[in-house]
Amino acid sequence: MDRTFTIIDGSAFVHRAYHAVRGLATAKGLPTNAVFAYTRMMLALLRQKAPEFAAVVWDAKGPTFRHEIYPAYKANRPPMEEELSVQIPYVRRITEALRVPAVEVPGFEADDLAGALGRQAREQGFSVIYVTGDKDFLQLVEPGVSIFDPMKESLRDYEAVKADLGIEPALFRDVLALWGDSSDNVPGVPGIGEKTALALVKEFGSIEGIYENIEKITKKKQRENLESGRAALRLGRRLVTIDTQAPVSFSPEAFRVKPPDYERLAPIFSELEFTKLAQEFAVAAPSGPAADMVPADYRPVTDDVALMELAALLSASPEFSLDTETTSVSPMSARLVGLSFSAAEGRAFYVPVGHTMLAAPRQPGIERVREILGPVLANPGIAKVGQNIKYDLIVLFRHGFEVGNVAFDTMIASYLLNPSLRAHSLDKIALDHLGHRMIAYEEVAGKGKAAVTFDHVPVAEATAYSGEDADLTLRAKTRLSELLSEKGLSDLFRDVEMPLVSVLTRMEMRGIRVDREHLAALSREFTAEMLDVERKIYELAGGPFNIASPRQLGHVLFEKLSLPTGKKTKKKTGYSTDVTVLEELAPAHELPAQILRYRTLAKLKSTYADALVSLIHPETGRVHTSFNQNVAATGRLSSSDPNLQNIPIRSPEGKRIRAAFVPEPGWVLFSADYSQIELRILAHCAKDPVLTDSFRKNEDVHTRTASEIFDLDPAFITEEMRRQAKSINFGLIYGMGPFKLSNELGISQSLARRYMDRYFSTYTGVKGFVEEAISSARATGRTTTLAGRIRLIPEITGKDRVLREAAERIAINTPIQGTAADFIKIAMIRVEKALSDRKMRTAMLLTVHDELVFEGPPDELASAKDLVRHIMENVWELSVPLTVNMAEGKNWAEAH
DNA sequence: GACAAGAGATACGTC
DNA sequence: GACGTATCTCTTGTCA
Repeated sequence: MDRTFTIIDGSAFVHRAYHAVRGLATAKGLPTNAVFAYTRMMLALLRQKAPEFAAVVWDAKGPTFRHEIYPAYKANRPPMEEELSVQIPYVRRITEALRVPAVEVPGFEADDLAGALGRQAREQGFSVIYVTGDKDFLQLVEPGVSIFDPMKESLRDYEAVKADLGIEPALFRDVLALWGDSSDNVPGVPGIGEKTALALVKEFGSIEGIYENIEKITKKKQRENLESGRAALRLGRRLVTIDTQAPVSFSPEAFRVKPPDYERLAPIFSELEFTKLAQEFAVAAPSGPAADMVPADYRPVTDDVALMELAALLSASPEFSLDTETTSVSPMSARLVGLSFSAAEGRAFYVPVGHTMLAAPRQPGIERVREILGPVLANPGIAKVGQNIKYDLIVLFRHGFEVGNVAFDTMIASYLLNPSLRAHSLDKIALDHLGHRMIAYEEVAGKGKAAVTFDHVPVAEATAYSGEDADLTLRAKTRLSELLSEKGLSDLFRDVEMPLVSVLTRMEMRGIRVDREHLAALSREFTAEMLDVERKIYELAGGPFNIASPRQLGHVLFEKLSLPTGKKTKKKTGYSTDVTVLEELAPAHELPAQILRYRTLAKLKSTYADALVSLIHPETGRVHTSFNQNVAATGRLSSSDPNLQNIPIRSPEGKRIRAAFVPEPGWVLFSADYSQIELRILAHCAKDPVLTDSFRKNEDVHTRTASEIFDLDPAFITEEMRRQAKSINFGLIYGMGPFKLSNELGISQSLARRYMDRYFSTYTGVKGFVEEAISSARATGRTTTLAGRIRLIPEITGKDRVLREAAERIAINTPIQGTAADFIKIAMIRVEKALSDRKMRTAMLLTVHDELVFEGPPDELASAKDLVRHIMENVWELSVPLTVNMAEGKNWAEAH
């Protein structure tokens, strides 16, 4: 195995840091700039590169051999400033506490010690990395020796340095000698700087080569200077040459890096007021076995034998948890870095496959992992447990693994138990259900600019982190499984949510094709009109301003133009400029209408046209949304990156966005949507005679509602009346009160209340349903859907009136919306199975709450549509029929 | 002391 | 009622 020795040029780094970073000091005035920068660099280095063998080299006080041969050496360098010298003891203490071996030898500079150690390490078969920003070190680079600049974070090996310099790195000492170094008082040749020195060495091979060919130097002055500087140059080269024979000796064991000494570091950091570091090291220190009963045993699996042992162990288990580590949060572009498994509490295995460290760790090749573990993963007899396992399934599939029997997702279990929670992360589950605080991802990979992708995390840390994930996932499964059955959620979990995971996995991987050119053309068109509208706006406003800034817009409308102010914004920070306000202002001034037009265009361009193009996957040429199964409190799915559930449809321009979604060439896109699914569910649950009758007769439900509340024959119902009735119907589903309804319809609150009263006097079943929904929620603290999904609403018995009334609306809305979600989920599972059983090529692409979108070859169209319709309409036995509308076309706009 | 990242506010697209 | 995303703007954190 290739071993690497890392040599850190401590002295140079501290000096550079001291001059680069200014102004840090403790409250007492102790300067800390250099020690802080040094500490950060060391921590970053230890975290990111995790060197197994390392040394920090330091300059010693006092003269060196260079002073002996050249008394003027470093003569014009001022003594170390006190501000820096007071920091040196801390630097040393921190280095000791980090337990990185330090080397210092009187009479020798850090460079020489580094060079001598590096030479010996090479001789013992090590690779060497010099961590330094000092260009002098370039002369030491050879095959197997690299330079890492911690400030630039650039690692250059022999080939890279040679390519950069254009000469053998070893010859760089000649360049340095020619160039000279004013800070060290190394003479050099007058008139020759970096460029010329390099060019000369490149041309003649060395200083000797230059003198052998001195007649070829055409520039007279340059030749004179070279000739007169010959003696100085010989001296200069001795000064700049790193002495690889310095008296130090390298042995691997003496330079093995040990884990940091937290107990020593924390107080030093506190003293220096490195608050964050002090905290970090206080909590990072091993805290003893108190928190967890089972001591954890997490092991890396780095060779074939261990891999086969793992396969045997997993094969003999009825279930195991798995987790993947990758380079990205997006499963369609993530590269697999490692896999972890746990089949027993407290025990986990980590299989590294894609770590790309400085010192490449030992890893079994991914092909071997596929061969040995692949069959275990695919084995349908073994239940697989995961946290957000859809992610792992996609990554694994893309890396050639199939996973059979996906039985338990802890994230989804947590969601079903309480769908209102914002987070269902493993960290939170472990904390809430097992009282275990997990290693944060940031602790292993860093954050912000210092963050690295997981492939740069050392295998040891990755094992601890990933092993914990697998272990805790399995432990959480045990607990969550009990809770699911206690709450009566096991059936929904096993029969709906878990089968849905695989369905969504397939849909996400397939993606949907979008017409890039079409979107680009739309974007250009929108831009052109925006420029035009923008010009008009500035004219009307009497000068330019940022139209996208509500604040600046408010200033223009209400102060500059003194238009009548409408409502305030929610946080009362200014006057609102939203659609309703601007629409109201439209008759008074031309500007508001132009603003609205501008906003429409800006929204379509940035949120849809441009964003969609940017999300086209480079390899598949399709857009792969994420369907989130653990977000919406009602049980609905949501979609993100991009959100394909809010693609415009209402406006003509919006439809043109929708038209960019197209099927495979030669195929057809078709969509199936439930007609009035929520009102039908309401009719069923409320056992409302009028509503039920309406649906059984297949009437236009909104016209019927209008006819009921306005007490008119349906023949006399106008478009406007129907629109109002529709708002009431929807308002009801959304649990809208008279206030919201009056806003929606633009009528007074009292009129809105009258409408609602009329509604309830006709739809008595609905009235009873609303009352019952609220009272049973009050009694149980939750609402329930037909498939048994629950949502906790403890606020319904709370004191806060606003919260309580909100909870009442939830109690009305969620059983309806949630039941609709149950239905579409069940339909999706059945449709997917039916298509696959029949080996059809037609594929489900999207789900938009009450709609499913498919693409398929034309010859399958008729049978696919029949199949989908039959499944959707028969998904649940209701007292009213469920009906599905279908449409097809060459894009999503047509398929509607 | 400049720049970047994060957070809150506002607005708006869908069902 | 349920979502997700873009932009602005202010605050906080980070880096040289």
